[in-house]
Amino acid sequence: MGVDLGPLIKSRRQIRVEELHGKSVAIDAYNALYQFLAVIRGEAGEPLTDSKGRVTSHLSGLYYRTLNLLEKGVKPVYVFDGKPPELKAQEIENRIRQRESARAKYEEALKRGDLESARTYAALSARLRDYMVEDAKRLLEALGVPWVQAPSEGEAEAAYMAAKGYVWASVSQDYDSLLFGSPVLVRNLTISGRRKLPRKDVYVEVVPELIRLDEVLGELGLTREQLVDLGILIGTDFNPDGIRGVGPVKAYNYIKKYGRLENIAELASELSSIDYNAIRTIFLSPSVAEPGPLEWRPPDEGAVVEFLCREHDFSEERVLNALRRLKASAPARTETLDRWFG
DNA sequence: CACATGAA
DNA sequence: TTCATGTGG
Repeated sequence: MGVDLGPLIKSRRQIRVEELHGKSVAIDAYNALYQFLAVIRGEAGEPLTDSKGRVTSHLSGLYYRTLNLLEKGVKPVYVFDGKPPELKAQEIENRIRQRESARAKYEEALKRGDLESARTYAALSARLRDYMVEDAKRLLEALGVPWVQAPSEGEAEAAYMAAKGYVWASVSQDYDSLLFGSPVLVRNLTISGRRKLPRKDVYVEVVPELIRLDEVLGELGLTREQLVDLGILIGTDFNPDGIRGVGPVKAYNYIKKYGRLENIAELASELSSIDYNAIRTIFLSPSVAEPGPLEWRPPDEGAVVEFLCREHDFSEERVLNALRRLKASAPARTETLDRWFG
C-alpha cells in the first residue's frame, strides 16, 4: 500500500497534464497496471479478456493513457519491479490474504446478485500475473515507449532516475517515491478527471498533482533521513504494521520532538522488534541500476495492430483511431523527432 | 480508466 | 462544448 504520508503533505500543487509538455516521467508500472486491472471491468466485475481468456484490462488502460500522454508531449518511461526486498515478505503475505478474502466476498456477492459489491470485491481481488506484465512490455515496445527493469523496487528505480535527472519526475499514487528520494512526484496522472467514490454515487474531480521533496521537507522541517524514520513509525511496505496507535500526526510529533528513532525512549520496546536500520537502508541506499539510454520512437503501427487487434481482439477502429490522433498532434516529419521525442 | 455516443 | 451513460475485450 505504501506509506501514509498524505495527511502531512500540504505542499501539493494541482497541475494540468499540458504543463508536463516536453518533460519525461518515470512511471511506476506496477502501480499503473494494477490500477487499470482493478478498475477496468465489466458490470459484474469481470476483467476484459481476449477470445482465449487472457486478461486485457491493463493493456487497454496502458494503451490509451500512454497515447494520451504522448499526444500531450509527455515522454513516459515505465519502470517495472524486480525482486522485492526480503523485508517485504510480510506485506506481500498481507496482500495475498486480502485478495483471497476479497475473492470470497466477490463470489458471495455474485451469488446473491449484488453486482455493485461484486465489482468492488473483484477490483480488490485483482492480481497482476507475470504474463500480464510481459504483455505490457510488448505493447510498450510496439509503441516505441521505453521501459526499465528495476533490480528491486520500481519506485526506488524511478526515484533514482528522477534524482539523476534522467527524467523530470516520477509518477505513482504512493508516497514511497519521496522516501526513496524522488525530487518531484506526480500523483493522479490521469486524463479524464472524474472518479467515482466507493460506496457512493458521487463523483469527485481528480486532478494530477505535483509534490516536490524539498518543499515537503522544508514545510515539515525534516531531513530526508527523518522523513524515512517518520515513515517507519507510520508503517511502510517493510514494516506494514508500523507502531500501534501511531499514525501520521503522532509520528510527526515524535520525530519533531526526538529527531530520530533511537531517541524515542517511550517507543524503545516497540521499536526493538523492527529492523529499522535495514529499512532505512532500503529507502536511503536502495538497490537500483543504471537504466541505459531512454529512447522514444514513433509507434510501430503494424506491430500495435498485430498485438492488440490480431492477438488480443481489440477493435481495430479504436486502436487505429487513437494512433491517428497521436499522429495528428505529432511534429511535422521534417522536424527532428528529437524535438518532441528526444 | 478511457472511449463512443446521444442529449442538452 | 459539456455531461451522462453504456461499453470496451
